[in-house]
Amino acid sequence: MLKVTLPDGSIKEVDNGYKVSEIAKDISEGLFRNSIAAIINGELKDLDTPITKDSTVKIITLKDPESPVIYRHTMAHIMAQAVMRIYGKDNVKFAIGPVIENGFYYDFDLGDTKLSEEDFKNIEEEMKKIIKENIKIEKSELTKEEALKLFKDQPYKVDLINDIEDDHVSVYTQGDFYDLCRGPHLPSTGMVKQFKLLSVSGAYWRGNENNKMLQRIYATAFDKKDKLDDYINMLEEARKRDHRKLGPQLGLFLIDTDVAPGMPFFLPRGTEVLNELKKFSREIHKKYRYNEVESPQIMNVSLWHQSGHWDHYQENMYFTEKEDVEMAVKPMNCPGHIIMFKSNVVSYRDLPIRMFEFGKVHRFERSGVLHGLFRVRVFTQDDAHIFCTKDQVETEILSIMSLINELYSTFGFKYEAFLSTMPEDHMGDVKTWDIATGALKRALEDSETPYTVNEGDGAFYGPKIDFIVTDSLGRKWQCATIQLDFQMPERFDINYVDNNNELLRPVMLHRAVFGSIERFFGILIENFAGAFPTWMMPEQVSVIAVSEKYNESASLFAQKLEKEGLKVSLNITNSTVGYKIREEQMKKVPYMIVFGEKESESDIITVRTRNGNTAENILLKDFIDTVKKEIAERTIELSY
RNA sequence: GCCGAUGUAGCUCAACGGUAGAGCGACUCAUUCGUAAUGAGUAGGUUGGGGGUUCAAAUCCCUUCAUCGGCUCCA
Repeated sequence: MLKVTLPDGSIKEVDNGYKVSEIAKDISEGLFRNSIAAIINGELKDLDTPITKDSTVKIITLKDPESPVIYRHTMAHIMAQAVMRIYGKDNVKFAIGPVIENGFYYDFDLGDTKLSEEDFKNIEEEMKKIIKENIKIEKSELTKEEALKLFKDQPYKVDLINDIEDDHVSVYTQGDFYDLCRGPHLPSTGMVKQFKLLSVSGAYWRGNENNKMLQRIYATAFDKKDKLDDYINMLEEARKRDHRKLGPQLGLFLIDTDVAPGMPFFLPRGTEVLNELKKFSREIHKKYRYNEVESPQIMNVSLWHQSGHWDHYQENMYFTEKEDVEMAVKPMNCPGHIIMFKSNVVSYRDLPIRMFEFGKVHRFERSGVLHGLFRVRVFTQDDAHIFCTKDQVETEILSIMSLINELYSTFGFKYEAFLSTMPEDHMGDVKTWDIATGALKRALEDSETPYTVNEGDGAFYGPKIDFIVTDSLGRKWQCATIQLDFQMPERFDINYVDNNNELLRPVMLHRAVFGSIERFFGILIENFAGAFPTWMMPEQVSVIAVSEKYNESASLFAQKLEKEGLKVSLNITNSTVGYKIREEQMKKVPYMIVFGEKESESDIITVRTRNGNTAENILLKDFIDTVKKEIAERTIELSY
């Protein structure tokens, strides 16, 4: 008899070979009906897995958090089966069909047949049929030899089987379809019904561009209709907030793809927002004792030879030449900062030196990857390089993390940290890496920042911490980064004089907080759907004249607000009050004041917010003070 | 770069081999309005660029530029 420990701690004795599904049935008929898989000794397994040793077992139902991985995987098979039925078994070569965040995909090689979204209806219909047929899904174990024979007409599967180290592989069969798969899967095809095909695209076999391009269908599935609806609504909401649409619509920026692909034009309103972001950033960097600098936009290629960019980054650089001198447009700011560091003898008393620059960098990106403000060919980094002694590293990192926290919390962003350690291909000795990585780790721990370690994911020149922010739709963005660099100080042979009059190599820290200001701006547009906190808005208060009779007094009123330092938009167009409110509302101006007879006679106003609230009988002075405070404190929510 | 889709007025879209249309926006006029759209009129286009097929091309073909979804998630 074998001992099976259940989640409630109870122990059940079963015979060798007793199936998990039978255990479920023993517990209750209801559990059995709802069960889809099990976690056996920490591993996700099928329901018909036999128990062969003492084990801990947890039965998984659709309610468990582990269930989407399972039913989406099964749904991927159902989709593959539908594609097979429609296009004919001999015309489809199956590649892989994994579960991904929020859904799954399957890659097919359909020869000359091109899939398009118009084919979705067909495939979805066939999938519904397969679900309705409620076909039993069965697992079988094969030797690799048997599997190779079974999949002899499926070259991608053969490729996969050859790569598997185990002697045995598993195959899941559902009616006329079988697939090489690790599992686990639902017991039958009818258990989960809510799915939707999302998009079709090309994808290289094994992600390698030298391999054949396959056709990939992205899709998702949920156990309940309302969950699927929620997800589709979220996609819809994200689509509505798309900064590429909102940006031009709100007059923030435009991208003229004929004139300069990947290089945004910032319109007056957008520039106003960028300037507020920069102003905020300057304030905070001043507080943390950084010194702002500016380095040239183009510099001699010899500098880039020395920095290593010529050898490692040339593909992404722009070049220009005059009087036989070849220059490169800077893709990074570090070499420029080093030139400034080297311009003087540096004493240990001068360290740490914190050089900060809104560095505008150009990087060539392949045309296929450009994406609004998120992936561009020119952008501004809030870049800084810190030159310090080894002993100062930890303190400096703590200070950077505190700065990051202060900046992100102003936008209401939550974030997580990732520590990347030494990669196989690295420079510098292991000991230096250990010290540096240790310093990063201690800083994370001392500041009680939760973090995940990405083993071997560091840059070849040093370990790093990346910060990922989560926006209001739950999407994640990598923004801030702190990198230790062992290479640049060597390459440029930079030194400082220590208290024994010896020349020592400083440590160089490379860090950015927004990352790219423009990209961060894009994230903010989507996060706030264009309705930024008041301090960032290009217009903070709209003054709307009730009719042309009040145009003049309304304009004087607006000037009064402007003198208080508020950004005011004056709307005295010849249209109804309702229409003018709508215009201001569409611009997402936080506060609107309708100016008419009442307002011209007293200092009592009615404040309307873009959220649709109206606050009546507000003393003008109180309104001004309140909004000024809201702006000064960079409050996220509106005051009324 | 590669695969697929797309490109028509400032914006959203229609016309799918036979004289390019609508709504919004812009402009003009009337209206003088109290918290999300007053009414009427006017202007606006070598249908992304180039080439071809045809009596005739926004529509079909070729080419080029750009945009969108992807090309990292490993049976």
